[in-house]
Amino acid sequence: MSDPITKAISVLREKGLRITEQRKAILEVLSKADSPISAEENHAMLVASQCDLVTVYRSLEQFVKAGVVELGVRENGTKVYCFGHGHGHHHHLTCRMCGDSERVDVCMKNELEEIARGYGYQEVTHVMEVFGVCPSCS
Amino acid sequence: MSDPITKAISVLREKGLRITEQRKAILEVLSKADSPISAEENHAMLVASQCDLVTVYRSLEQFVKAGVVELGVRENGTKVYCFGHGHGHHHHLTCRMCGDSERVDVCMKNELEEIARGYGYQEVTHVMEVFGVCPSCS
DNA sequence: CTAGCCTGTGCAAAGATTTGCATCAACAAG
DNA sequence: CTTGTTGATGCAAATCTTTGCACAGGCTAG
Ligand SMILES: [Mn+2]
Ligand SMILES: [Mn+2]
Ligand SMILES: [Zn+2]
Ligand SMILES: [Zn+2]
Repeated sequence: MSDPITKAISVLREKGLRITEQRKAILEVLSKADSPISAEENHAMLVASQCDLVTVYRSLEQFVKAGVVELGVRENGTKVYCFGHGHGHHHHLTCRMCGDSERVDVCMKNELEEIARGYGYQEVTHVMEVFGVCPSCS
Repeated sequence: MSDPITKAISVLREKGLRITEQRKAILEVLSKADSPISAEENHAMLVASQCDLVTVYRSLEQFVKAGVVELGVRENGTKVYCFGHGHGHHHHLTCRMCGDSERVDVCMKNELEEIARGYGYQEVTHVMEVFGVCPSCS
């Protein structure tokens, strides 16, 4: 029940999204990764599940919209995905050499929404990523 | 002298980069834009200067590395570029409908570097972008 | 369980961005 | 001004990501 996949599936169902073999496989891969991964990387790790790369791109996008998966960005712009692991919205500190990453919980959500409201903006979201070179790669 | 293009050019020279007609044209376009623009958009605004799109991509990347241009990201992952306008590092609040943007000076640079150092990371950088729907587009 | 609706999928094509390589030209030295 | 070095450019191709469309299959109603 607290298994991230099971939880994700029930949320997807609640939101009216369909549960397919492909989506289950994609979530499976995501749950095994220990750092955020890209759509291509996810697809490469799908073993028997032969699922089209396009489907991986589209499914991950859906998962983010449904709030069951968190979206990040690599320094080169590549989008990466990971489970929220119960914490929901968060950020990452990613090594630009090896891709390893640490969770960063500091966030300016409130200040940013305040500023945005000041300019009359609505439906405010934000993306933040921190990059560096990890101890192993130094 | 305080003209952003002139200033950019002298910095590029200092850093050993060459000043070409193409680069001057790209900077020119950048100085006229009132929001951050992508490489493709920059290329589309180059008028007589017939310069290859690849050159725009590569030049903008160089400008960022040299610190004369600031890099941002749109919500869909597209990289966008703008002059620092004398303020250096900063962020943007961008309308996801029309692309208009406001400058955001709030920044967690110090906290983030502190956290990163805590994990033993070096050469720390970060990207942050805020998105919403502007008053005109609501 | 079955039928039907409508989302999700695969394939193909378009679009965006990066990379490789031969040639060109900025600029420093003489 | 002439020359040589080396970074910058353009073209072509590879790579990555999105989009269009017809068909397949999950899910709900009966
Ligand atoms: Mn945040
Ligand atoms: Mn900042
Ligand atoms: Zn590393
Ligand atoms: Zn707008």
